[in-house]
Amino acid sequence: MPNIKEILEKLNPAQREAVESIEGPVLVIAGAGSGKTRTLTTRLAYLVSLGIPAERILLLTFTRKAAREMITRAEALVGNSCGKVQGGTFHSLCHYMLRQYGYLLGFSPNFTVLDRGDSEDLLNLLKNSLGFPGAKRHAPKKETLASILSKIKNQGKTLEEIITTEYPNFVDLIPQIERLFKEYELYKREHQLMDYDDLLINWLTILKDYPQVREEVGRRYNYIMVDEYQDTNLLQGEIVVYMASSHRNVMAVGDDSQSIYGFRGANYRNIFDFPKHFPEARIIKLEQNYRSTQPILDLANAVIERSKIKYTKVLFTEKKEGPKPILFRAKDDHAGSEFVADEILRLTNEEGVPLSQIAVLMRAAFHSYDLELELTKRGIPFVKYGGLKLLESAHIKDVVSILRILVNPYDFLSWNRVLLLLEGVGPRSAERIVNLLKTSDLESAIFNIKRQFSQPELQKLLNLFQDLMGKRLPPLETLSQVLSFYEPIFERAYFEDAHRRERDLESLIALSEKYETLEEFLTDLVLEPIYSSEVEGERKEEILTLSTIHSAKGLEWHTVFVLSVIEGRFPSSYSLLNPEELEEERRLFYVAVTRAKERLYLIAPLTIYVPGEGRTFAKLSRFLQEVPKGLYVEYGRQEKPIAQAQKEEKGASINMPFKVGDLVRHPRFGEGEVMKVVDQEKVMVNFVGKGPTLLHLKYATLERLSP
DNA sequence: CCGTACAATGTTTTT
DNA sequence: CATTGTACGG
Repeated sequence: MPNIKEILEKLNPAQREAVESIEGPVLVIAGAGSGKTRTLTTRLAYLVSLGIPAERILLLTFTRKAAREMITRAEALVGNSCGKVQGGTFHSLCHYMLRQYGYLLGFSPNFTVLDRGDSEDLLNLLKNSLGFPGAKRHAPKKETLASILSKIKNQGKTLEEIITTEYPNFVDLIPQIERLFKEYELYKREHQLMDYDDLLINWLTILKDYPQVREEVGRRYNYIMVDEYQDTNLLQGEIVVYMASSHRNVMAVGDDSQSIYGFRGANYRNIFDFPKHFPEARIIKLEQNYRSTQPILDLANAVIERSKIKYTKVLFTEKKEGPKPILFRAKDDHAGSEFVADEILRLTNEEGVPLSQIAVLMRAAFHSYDLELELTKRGIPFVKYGGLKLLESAHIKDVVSILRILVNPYDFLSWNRVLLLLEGVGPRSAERIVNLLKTSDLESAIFNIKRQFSQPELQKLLNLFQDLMGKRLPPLETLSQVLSFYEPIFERAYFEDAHRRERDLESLIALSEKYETLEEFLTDLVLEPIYSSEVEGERKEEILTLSTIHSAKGLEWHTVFVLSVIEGRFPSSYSLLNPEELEEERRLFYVAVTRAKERLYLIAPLTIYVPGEGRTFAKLSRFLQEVPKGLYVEYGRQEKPIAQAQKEEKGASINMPFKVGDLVRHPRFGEGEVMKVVDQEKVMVNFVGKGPTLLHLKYATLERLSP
């Protein structure tokens, strides 16, 4: 095993300073690819090698996976049992603490955590029972309500502020919304429920109101490290301050130019506030990039330079030269998919790049739909991170609701969902049954329901509960019993695409095997959500990654493809009205670009299909338009693999420069597609709006959009 | 009171 | 396009 001194010597001076500053607060500003993870893992190993018990170290990261990986890497460095280091997300930490201290606020240890969908369902339930008087049409949807509420909690704003600035059309409804939110809070408290925000708020409340808890926690965790600090919000920032208040041994690591979670209340200014809370904080900057080649970094720097906000550092590299980023203007999404698939095969077959070292990144999960079909067609295996999570599909939620009731019988939200699935039970009966459950203890309530309602499926459900409650079987066994009850319901409700959905149920079974208690299984499902392709892809060694940029945070690959680099998709059209959101899109693009080590491809379709408008032309993303052309190489639609075309260069035909399928622009008629090459001088072009038109190239000046 | 058939409706990013 | 609300028949 290497000795810790040797390990330290491999670090650059700034990294080493960060590792060795162990007492007192430290703020590390770490640029993309600057060895941040390496620094954190080395510091972990260093602390343990100094004899600090691993269980006294707390590592807060963005996903539990990231925490686990860092801990494993630290273990590989010093071999000591770093395994006992406490690591996870803010939400999982808060959950863990609340299971112990939640009683101070009246919560039992097995409270249920609501995911976003659950919160929305509950808001909807209350909205309907309160009856939004007056404007039924104009009442906010449950999604809107949930996001307003979350903003209030995470950004410390008032309902009035949010409504007047962001949802002025609901100004008249403020009193009703206020009332609804109060009901929502009350309902959760009465039924042992917490939503994501409550986890943070409730733990923070305990830290604030109970100095003895604060001290206990301070004794328990002597060293705190927080990764991705730019993506923490107000509440999380405060939690850090309180948890470190007794010893002040806290290191925050972040990069203001990579903050991409503003929409969820994250505020990169937390980084600048850190020295306010901890005036004695040492500030260390990591500016040398070890990840990307110079051309990739040049593009990244050019993109972020044009930002309105001045960021704290500029990246530099000593790394070798490499190919320039490639921009591919595809005819449409499908042509883009074919290009990506071709290139992936070329890279793996000819250049020997492992599939696991390639990623396709996108702004929104649906941008890769077409590509996914193409990859499946060609038998290229992939995992996709982002988009719908396992828990978010209806059939999984059904099953999970049954499991939740077993853990927390007061979870009437789940009761309600499950009851509505049953044959012969509608909203009305469900309400009456829930009322019975509310008024007496569980056993007699079930007894009463059985007497008053005769629906066979309901009887079966209650028998199942009586059978399983209190037995505490392993999750796998409980799940298989629940599934055999659920099967007829499943087939009735989802008979159309039962097959696809069945795979998810199998994934759920596979997941459950790893857990010893149902409680753990259920909370992990909410706190550490998993994508269905993750479970399936687990076995395969060599597998391509598809990911939203948000989910690609902190990761790197040899080759990166970025899809849909066009206006409206990236930047997203939702962000165009708000300069701050647009800035976030820019940072997001910066994050995407800086994931690549050697090769970067940017894909931009020339036309896209817009639901109501048909096929329309797409503009190249402003993030590329603003940047000097020399920073990337542009390729058009090619029949040949790119390497070959690179060599041949432009030996284009002189007579007829167009071919069928080319996209062209005419000064008067606008944009269109070449339908037919009539002869050496004439083409038929289908113009947007005008329709098919015959053009003489002698007279008409046609500009080609797809070279 | 339940279930179904149909229309409408709006589709980012995530713990 | 898939979910969510509404209208109506059983």
